[in-house]
Formats: sequence, structure tokens, C-alpha cells
Amino acid sequence: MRPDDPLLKLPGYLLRRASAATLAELNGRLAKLGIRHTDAAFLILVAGQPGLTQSEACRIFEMQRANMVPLVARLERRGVVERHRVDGRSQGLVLTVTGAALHQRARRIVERYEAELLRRVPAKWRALVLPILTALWRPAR
Amino acid sequence: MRPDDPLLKLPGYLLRRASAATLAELNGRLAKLGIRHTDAAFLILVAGQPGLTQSEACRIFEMQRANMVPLVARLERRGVVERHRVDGRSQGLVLTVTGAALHQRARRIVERYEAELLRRVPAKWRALVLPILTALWRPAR
DNA sequence: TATTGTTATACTCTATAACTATA
DNA sequence: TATAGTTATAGAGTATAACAATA
Repeated sequence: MRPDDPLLKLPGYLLRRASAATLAELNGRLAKLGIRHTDAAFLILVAGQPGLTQSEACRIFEMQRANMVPLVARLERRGVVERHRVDGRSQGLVLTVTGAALHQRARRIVERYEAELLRRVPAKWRALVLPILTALWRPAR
Repeated sequence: MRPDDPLLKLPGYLLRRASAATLAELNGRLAKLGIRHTDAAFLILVAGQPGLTQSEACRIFEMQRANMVPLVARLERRGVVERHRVDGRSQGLVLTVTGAALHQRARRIVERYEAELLRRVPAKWRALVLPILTALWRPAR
């Protein structure tokens, strides 16, 4: 019963609204772990590629190096991640035992969330969700 | 040539990345008007429903009333929107002549942007973009 | 009592510029 | 010269609590 929104026919607008709404949902579920979606993505990345550097993580997430600093610092303070110098200037990131446990719990929540998202789409279209989102993000050409 | 991202199979993650990337693109294009995507959506809404109140706009955008205040104040200071008391506590929003002109220019940019987004998706899937995004956002049930 | 607009405030995310120390 | 990590800073966007005026 929401008032009429004239923007609902615009894919970019819908993309933003859908992203914002579903992220808020995910953040709500991750709150019980004391983390947010950003942390969850970071945990999944580092768990899958232990030893990758901050700069590499920044390139993957397309975020500024400067913004990675407080993220890593917070998770390090929490005993979730460790930094190991590999290079004098680079430092490889690895999850601690605590971090691995947190990662498992976060992954469970994320996977349930992702599965639910997908189930919102009628079955006959479900296979197109990833290709369409990928195309919107980065057209093939 | 971006490093491998293990999260690319997750619809919610893709939704966020696609939304962030395309919004940055839109903001870049709107910069020449001195506005951002939020302002553009506001202009389009008020142009289509002149006289609607701040609270109504907040419900449509699902944003907090408190956050509407600086948005309207800024656009009012700029001579783009006017507030007319309708009620003693409510105030109807209308675009000024300047605001209508700005709205036209913003709409042009938005429409071109939206059309380009859609064209990124292979033609055979294009009709499914809106239904799929809508379903992800608010499942029918 | 509920609603509208408002103030104050805080947190997350993002962006830029500039610095250091390494490569 | 270019890269990795860092500091400082600023701007968006969002969230909550509380208040005055009005319905």
C-alpha cells in the first residue's frame, strides 16, 4: 500500500532500491555476529585466498586502499585477521582460528540470504539473475 | 583483468556491486548539473506529483523524515523547490521555474543512463530486467 | 494520540590528497 | 618511478531519539 512511485520502471533506480533493501536485510542478520556485509565479504575473500594483500583485496572489491585500513584494523583488533609481512611493504592477510570460525558463521548466514534472494525470483527466470546482474554491472563488450 | 572474485556467483553481492558501479556512473553524469542521483530522483518525483509533502516523499523513497530535511533545504536554498503550507504542519513541495528546468535536464541524463543500462543486457533477456529486479526487491508474496 | 517537520547526533561507506617506506 | 600501506579529511547516505506544533 505504498504511495505511487513513478521511478519503478527504471532499471537503475530499481537496482539501487533492491540493493539498499536487501543489504539492510543482510546487515540485520549479520548483526548477531557483530559484523556487516562489508566484513562478511572480506572474510569470505580472505578465507578463499589466504595470504592476499590489502591492495589485492582493494582491487577485487574496487575500493580505495585508504578505506581498507580501518576495516583491517578493526578486524585485527578483534582477533579475526592477522597481517604477515611478505615483502617489506606488502602484508598478507590470513584469518585466525577465531576468524575462521566467524567466517563459517558469516558464510552460513550469507548463503541462506543469497538462496532466499534467488527464491524470490520466479523459477523460470532464476537462471538469468546472475547473467543479467553481471551484464548491468559490466557489459561483455 | 581484475583478480578473481569468489563472490561473483552471489546475486546479493552482484546486486550491490552493480548498484554501486552504475550509481557512480550516474553521479558522474549528473555532476555537470551540480546534483546527484538522490536529487534527480527527488526532482522526478516532485515534478510528477507536485504538491506532495515531505512525509509522502519519505514514504515513497523509504527514507527517514529526518534525512529529507537537509535535502529539501539544500534544493530550496538553490531556488529549485518551494514549500507551501497546506496544513499547518504539512508542506506541499513544488518545483520552481528554475527547478522545472533543472528537472528537464536531469531527466534527460537519467533517461539516457537508464536506456544504456538496459542495452547492456542481451536483447533476449531485456524484458526480464524489471521483473527480476522487482522480485528481488519485493517478492510478490 | 498520531503525524509533520525539525534538531542533534552518530555510523557506514566512499573519495582525495599527501606522506613513508619500500620495490 | 611505481607500489603498499597509512594518515587525515570530507562528503554522502542512513539511523535513532527527542522535541514542538498541529491534527
